[in-house]
Parts: sequence; C-alpha cells; structure tokens
Amino acid sequence: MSLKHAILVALSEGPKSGYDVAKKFDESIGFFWRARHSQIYREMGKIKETGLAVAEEVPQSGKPNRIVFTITDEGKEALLQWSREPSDPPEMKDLFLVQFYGIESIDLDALRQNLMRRIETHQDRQAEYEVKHKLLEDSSSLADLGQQLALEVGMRWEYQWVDWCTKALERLAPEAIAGMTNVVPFQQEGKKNAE
Amino acid sequence: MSLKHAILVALSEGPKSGYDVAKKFDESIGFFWRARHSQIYREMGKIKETGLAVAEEVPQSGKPNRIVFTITDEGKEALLQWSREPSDPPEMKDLFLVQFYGIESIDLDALRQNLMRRIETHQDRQAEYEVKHKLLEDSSSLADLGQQLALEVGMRWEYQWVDWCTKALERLAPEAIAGMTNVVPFQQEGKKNAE
DNA sequence: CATATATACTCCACAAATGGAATATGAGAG
DNA sequence: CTCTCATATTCCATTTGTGGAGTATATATG
Repeated sequence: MSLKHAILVALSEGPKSGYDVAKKFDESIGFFWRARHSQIYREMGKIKETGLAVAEEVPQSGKPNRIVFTITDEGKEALLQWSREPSDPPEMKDLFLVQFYGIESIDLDALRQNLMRRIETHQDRQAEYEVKHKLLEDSSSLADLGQQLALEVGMRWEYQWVDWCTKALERLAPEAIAGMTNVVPFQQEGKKNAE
Repeated sequence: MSLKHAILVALSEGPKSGYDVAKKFDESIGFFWRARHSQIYREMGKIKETGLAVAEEVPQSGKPNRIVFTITDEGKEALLQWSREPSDPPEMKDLFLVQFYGIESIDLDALRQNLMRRIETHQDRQAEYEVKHKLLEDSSSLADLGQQLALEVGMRWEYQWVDWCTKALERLAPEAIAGMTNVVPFQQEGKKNAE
C-alpha cells in the first residue's frame, strides 16, 4: 500500500477533507503519484479505520458536510517508519519505448508523429514545473526546499525527453534510414523463420 | 490493454512460447514494461483467442510441452494500428519524491541514506544499459537503431538520477539546513492549526 | 431562466497487476 | 544422493486502479 502514504503526506501539512486531499494531489503531490477521488476517499476510510487519522464532521450549510481528517500520532509515526524503509526506484513504464523494440513492425511515419507530439507535451510539462519552481525559489524553508527538489526531477525529466525526441527524429529521418542495411533480416515480408 | 502490445512486439521478432516471451521481457522489453510470467501466460491466452496469434504445441521429452505462439496477419495489423495511436507520456510515479512534499514530517537521515542508496542503484542500472548499448553500437540496422534509442532513454534517465541525488544530498546536508528558517511554520510539534 | 461550475461525498462494476502455489522433470554441483 | 537451477505451464486470491453514476446545493455566467 502506497497511496496510503501519499495521503498521509498530504495530511501531515494539516487537517484535510477528502476533497482537499484530492485537490492537493491535483496541484502538487499528483505530479509524482496520481489518484482519482474515488480512490482517495476509499483509502482515507481505511486510514481512519486503522487509526492513522481521526475524522470529524464539519457541518456546512447548503453543501454536504465536510469530513475533516486529522493525522494522529500513529499516523505521524507511520510516516516516519515509511521514510526509513529503503525506497526502490520505480520502473520505467512506457509502451512508446517498447515500440522501438519492434520498430521494424510498426508504422515509422506514425512513430515520427508521436515523437513530435511528445516534444510538445514534454515542453508544456516542463513549463508547468518551472512555474511551480519559480514560485519557491526565494524561499529558504525546508518544506519549500523539498518541493523544489521534487520539481527539479520533473524539470530534468521533461528536458531529457525533449532533447531525446529531437535527436531520435534526426536519426530516424527518412534520409537517415534510407540506405540502412538490415544486418540480421529476420522476419521480412511475412516470411516465417523457424527458430 | 497494453501488455498485449508489448507481447505482440516480442512475437513480431519470431514465434515464441510464454516462457520465451517472459525471458525476452527479462532481458530487454522489460526495461520499459515489466510483467510477471503469470500475467504473460494469461495475456497470451487472450491473444490466441482473439486471433492475433496461433498456438502450436511442440512435444518435448521430460519437460512440459512448449506452446509456441506465432503472430498472425491480424496480429501484425494490430501492431501497426497501435503504433498509429497517439501515445501519451507515462506519469512519473515515485513515492520517494512524494516524501519531499512531506519533508518536515519524515526522518531526514533516512532520506539521506535513501538518496545514497539510489545513487548506487542508478549507477548500476546505467552500467547495465550501457553494456547493452555497446553491443549494438557497430550495427546499422533499423532494428538495432530502435533498441539503441530506447536504451539511450534509460541511460539518460539513470544519469539524471545520479546527478540529482548527488546535488540533493549537498542541499540537504546537515550544515546546509541547520540555519534554515521555517518561513511558514505550520503544524509544528503537534499543534493544530485551524484552516 | 437555464446552464455550467465548484463544492463534497458514496458506491460499484470492472480491469489490471501482484505474488505466489502447484505440477513435472532433466542436468549439473557439491 | 540430494539440492538447486532451468525449463514450462496453469491457476487463483488479493490488491490496486479506472471510470464512471448518483446525490445535493450555492454561485456565477450567459
């Protein structure tokens, strides 16, 4: 379980309703851990049941009542314990890159288009990270340093993608691959090759 | 469904059993799309049922018979179609980065240790990618260019991590954060703050 | 006056992924 | 001679995540 910890991080900042946590995910934590509101509400129920937070219903007029969760000492302890566990880097999970392993069986023009699309997307995302990062750069609190560092991973990641896509497009340009010899020409034109 | 396509990429290279595909995932495709053997076997069953591959039982003595799957024209067409769909970049999903959003509530020493651990892990992975990449660098076939490009994403990724972790360690060194003022000192020492 | 948006939560069917156990045997290491 | 490793597949309980529908009201937009 891991969404649990992401929610506890959100609650560590201060008491929050499910709605608040979902917003928090949208604007910050979600850069590195996405979750839908349905998932968040479900998980917050479990967090309450296991005593990592307590819930308090706050009446509101008109709108449905807020159910505000406050992290308990057990919750804080769970966060500390979690941060002490060794953290394994996540896997890269990107089917687009898998396409490159089957590059002879796919539509190269479509691949080029997707590379161009990605350049735009990653540029946009990079800009988004940079805006968030700029807002923090004058600060010298530990909390903001943490956010800065996280955002910098995002910025680097997006920058690398833009750069890589650009270079890939050059190396996959029709002129570049025109004279390419298929050194190991397995499986051409539907011919079967027995293993 | 996406594992389906990753498996079709594996089959596009030549006929394979579930075991072969699982191995292929371990040594190449799995860098960018992990799957357990149980998942692969199940998905290959579906691929057969939907006519994207045909299965043939190859008797063996001693060991269980191999069930060898060969991609059909429909399967090849599915690959082409898939490559024509717009591909959205994957989300970054890394709880370690989420910890930075709750940096005031976690164990900073443990965080530093995890940063050091990551440096090692990413260096190892980078070396692994580089070995695979070196094996291909003399080749000038399209298939190998595809693999090279994919591996280069991996190499860049790992390099960035090593670099970022190193710099993060400097900025989070005890001396560096000693005089740090909590500009917005919400939620200290268990004090509640009303919204 | 209608419609969209923001607030706030509950519930559910479904898909996908995890992490094994179970079955069966040959080959090589110690 | 035992034990582990590699081969090869099936099956399943459980967790996690997706993608909504449904309930309810205030405020702003056109």
